Amino acid sequence: MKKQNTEIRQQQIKRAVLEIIASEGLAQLSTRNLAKKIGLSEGAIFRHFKRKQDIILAIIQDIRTDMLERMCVVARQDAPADKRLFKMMCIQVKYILKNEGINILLFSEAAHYNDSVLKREIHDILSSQKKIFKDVIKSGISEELWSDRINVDDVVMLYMGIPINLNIELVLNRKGLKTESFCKRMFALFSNILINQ
Amino acid sequence: MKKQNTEIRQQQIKRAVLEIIASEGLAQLSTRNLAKKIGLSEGAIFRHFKRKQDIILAIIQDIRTDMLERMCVVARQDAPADKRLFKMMCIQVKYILKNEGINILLFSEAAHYNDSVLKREIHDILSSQKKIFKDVIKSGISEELWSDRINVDDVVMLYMGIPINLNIELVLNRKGLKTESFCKRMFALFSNILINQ
DNA sequence: AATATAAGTAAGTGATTACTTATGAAAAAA
DNA sequence: TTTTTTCATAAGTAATCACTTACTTATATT
Repeated sequence: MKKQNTEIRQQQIKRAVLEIIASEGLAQLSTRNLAKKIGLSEGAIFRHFKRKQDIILAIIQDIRTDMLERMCVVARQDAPADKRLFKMMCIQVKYILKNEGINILLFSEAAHYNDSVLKREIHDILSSQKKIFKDVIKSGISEELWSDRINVDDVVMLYMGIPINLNIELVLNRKGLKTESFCKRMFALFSNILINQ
Repeated sequence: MKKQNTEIRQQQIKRAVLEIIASEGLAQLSTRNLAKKIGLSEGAIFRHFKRKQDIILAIIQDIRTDMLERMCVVARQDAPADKRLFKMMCIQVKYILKNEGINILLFSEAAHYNDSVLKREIHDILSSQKKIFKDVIKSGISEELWSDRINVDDVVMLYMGIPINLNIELVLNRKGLKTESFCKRMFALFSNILINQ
């Protein structure tokens, strides 16, 4: 195998991890299987990541930059809150569908190993999402788009069920999910709640 | 170890499994650790369950009888739909809190081993829950308690996020959950949705 | 009391796990 | 060109996994 520097190898390893999880399941994510997938020796993996868990943590960091930060950018845009909320929902739903429930699988990994570091990371991501949505909803209330009688915390909790539900149904091999209309339907439903509270 | 018949041992084994999952995590659920917890030899486990997976499947069956069937009984009671809905939510939330997110942990097990039988079982339980709620909401619409403009499927999906969220937050060691008021708050929020759609 | 059966154990099985060590070779720096 | 550093590998490591085997013992039935 031709030599490559650590950065390139780290990218390859992370990509291979996601492929294995999506196609074979978490239990098949052994360092042996991982090395085989890339075409490297098993030992080489440990040159680029000190521990197997560090690969998972690096992937979680990628979720932060690929999904959370993009949602954050939209949340700060100069546009009406309802437009921003819709865009944020789209980013999240598209990311989940593109990555086939990868974040809930990472949750499963955290639950499986009862790993407090991993649990904390997942918890932080969920909290960040909540905070972003909370701010946009508050902003929509000041813009007088939505009722000022709504309990923002309750509504955000209700909202969070949508992506989590989607993740779980993807993992459980749900058929017949109309991906195209999903975002619009959920946004319409959620708008009603925000207006009519 | 004194001899006991299979029924008693099966109960002991199932209880020990739940204790290990709750206190040590799924990864510590080895047949060795399980036997040690009960005070039996490892081989004795396999006299009472053919495979380790069969223990998990038996526990899922218990979830059905302990939670789903009780919800079903309430759903069929002769009472206004809103009263029934509230009682069902309470049964579910109490069960989740009492069993510390056990069903989402079983979901994690299914996801981890990519086990189609287990996945199917979890999916069936979620589907059954949805069906029960759907019927009660429809009943509430005929009783003219709630708006007939609501899309029942969407609302049920939104509802399902509540228990799933609760499960996940329990696994991720959320602090400061006001368990007492949780049910009432969520029911109030959900009632508004059903009335104002 | 003799016998059959169910429930128990100790000590394995091979497979797999994450990770290490010793060694060598390619690439980069001197 | 020589030296140094980085990356790769083959071949380990001890630990753990679900599960089995061979055998023993308690209990229920005849």
